[in-house]
Amino acid sequence: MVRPDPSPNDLRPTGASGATGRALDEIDRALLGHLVADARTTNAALAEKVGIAASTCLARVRALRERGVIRGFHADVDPAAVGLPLQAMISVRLQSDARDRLGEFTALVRRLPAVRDVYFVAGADDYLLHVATAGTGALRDLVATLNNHRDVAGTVTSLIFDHVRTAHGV
Amino acid sequence: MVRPDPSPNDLRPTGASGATGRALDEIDRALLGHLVADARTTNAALAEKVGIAASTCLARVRALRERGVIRGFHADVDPAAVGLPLQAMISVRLQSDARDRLGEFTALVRRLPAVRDVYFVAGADDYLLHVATAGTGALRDLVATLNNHRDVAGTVTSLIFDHVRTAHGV
DNA sequence: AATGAAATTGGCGATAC
DNA sequence: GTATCGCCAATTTCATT
Repeated sequence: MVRPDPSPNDLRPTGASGATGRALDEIDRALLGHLVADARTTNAALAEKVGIAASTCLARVRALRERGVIRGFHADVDPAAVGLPLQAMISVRLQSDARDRLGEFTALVRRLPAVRDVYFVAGADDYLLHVATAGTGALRDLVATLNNHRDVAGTVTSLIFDHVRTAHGV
Repeated sequence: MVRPDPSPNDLRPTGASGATGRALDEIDRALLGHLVADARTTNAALAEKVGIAASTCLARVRALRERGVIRGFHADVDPAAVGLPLQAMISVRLQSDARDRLGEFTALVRRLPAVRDVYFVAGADDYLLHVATAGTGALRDLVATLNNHRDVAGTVTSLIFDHVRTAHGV
């Protein structure tokens, strides 16, 4: 099957060790662990936590960014606190003749503000969309928008009672 | 400029959320948008982008954190780059008599290092687990672990070809 | 609550070990 | 790779409005 969005963030082929280019040593993994837990840790504090010099720490973190190991730093905002208390997972099955227009549908869902995660999956469904909406009305409109798309064969919506992102370790 | 990522199909309400404390004004939403896009934006740059003084900006961001609107700042690490190239979504259905032990199962899956997201859902399934593993062997072991749990009635695993987290706006 | 000025701290290049 | 120095920029406190 064709990939919907060839980008620098694509999954990469890896060996048994799973490294991209050079392997990560224990210090790199410690740095990643601390930055996953708190992206705003200062360089000085980070260096002390992992036991290296500040200048070395800065160089390592920059290298991890340039190698694509660290893709970015993001604030985690509570959807309910910004007026989007109703979350759902929408599984989307495409028409069988739409498999050569995957990029089009991907571009569409990425532009929908309610969509937080797009999982392109193998199996009975083609996409799983994690969405956050203002309420049942907004969710219904969103589902209708998806179902009205010419490439969509069907959707199944499951409400999300709770969502935990486990940021433990790397 | 005010909104970092304006979108036409906005499903959100313009006003309050009512869920957590006071409502957010446009400046707060602009701050959140910029911090979601880049959590390491400096306070000085952030203040300039939204058109307020640096000290005011600092106070607002701190307030957003204390009110729980901002839950944290996290580095986004490429799973494939740290040796976990195989991602999957595992839907889990619990035994019907396990509904009073939900906390126990939740605690279990939160401790599994492969698990990145736990979605507790309504519908045919009870949980959706987004996992990242080293390979087919590790994934098989993980699924076996889940299936062997006394509260698990069954699982369905779908491989994830690609995952995009759309960090646009709040 | 928002601001500007002042004091503290950290980022980061250059140099040397 | 690490340690020291030094400059500049950023964070943060505080008095004022």
